[in-house]
Amino acid sequence: MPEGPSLYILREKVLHFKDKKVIEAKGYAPIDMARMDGQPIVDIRSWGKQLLFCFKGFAVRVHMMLFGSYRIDDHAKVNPSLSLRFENGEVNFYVSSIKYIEGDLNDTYDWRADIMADEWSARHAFSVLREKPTMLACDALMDQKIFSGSGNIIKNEVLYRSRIHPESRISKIPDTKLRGMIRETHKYAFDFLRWKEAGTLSKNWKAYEQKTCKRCDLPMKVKDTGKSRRRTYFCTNCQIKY
DNA sequence: GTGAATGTTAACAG
DNA sequence: CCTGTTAACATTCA
Repeated sequence: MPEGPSLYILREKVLHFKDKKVIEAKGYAPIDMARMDGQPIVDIRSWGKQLLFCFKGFAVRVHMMLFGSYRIDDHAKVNPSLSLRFENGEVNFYVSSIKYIEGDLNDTYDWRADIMADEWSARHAFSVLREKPTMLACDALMDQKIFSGSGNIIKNEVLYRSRIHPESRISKIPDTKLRGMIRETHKYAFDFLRWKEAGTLSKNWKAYEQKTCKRCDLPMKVKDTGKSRRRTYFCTNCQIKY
């Protein structure tokens, strides 16, 4: 379900479990749950679409994939893949991929790539993209190593808003245009956050799931584009193919 | 009932 | 070894 901005919201909702000890950890995820019992959460972070409960020397990574969901101080009918209970409440994750990350998180994650992070670096994204000339724009915006936290909605909206055809080759996109796309990704991610909190996210879609172009009124094209083969809505009239 | 959905990875084929 | 395809994960909604 979630793209980066939704994880940003989730992190804030569970942040009051920071510095609390895990009273009980359970769930069907194939990891050693007992390892967390009695351990205090030293920090709660997010990187892209992943939520990270940090313990001393290791972290638990929660990824909700496509069908995942969560409940705080509440539970759903189905079994959780991970359930953490604290003195001040509990959190349950469903249909989520759960993994331990060993050691220093900085060895695993490049925070510059996280579109929601303070460390986000547009300059870094630009230099990485320039090293990938054959990549298509639609694949770049789905690449978690370059735009961590960007998903199919963000991809669609950013391409439309920056007027770039999804199947444009990165090498053919001029510098100013490519910088504009990177800037728009960061900007739209925070618009997404604001609209998601206000419950108006879908109302503000300009491309995703749209039948006609809001600029020229021509029908939007729908195609599973690029290596990622995810659904892309675009206007062949308003989005330039480089 | 069917199909698609804000996603990723392991296993397999060539 | 590298690249591409498929299945799997297990739920909700239209």
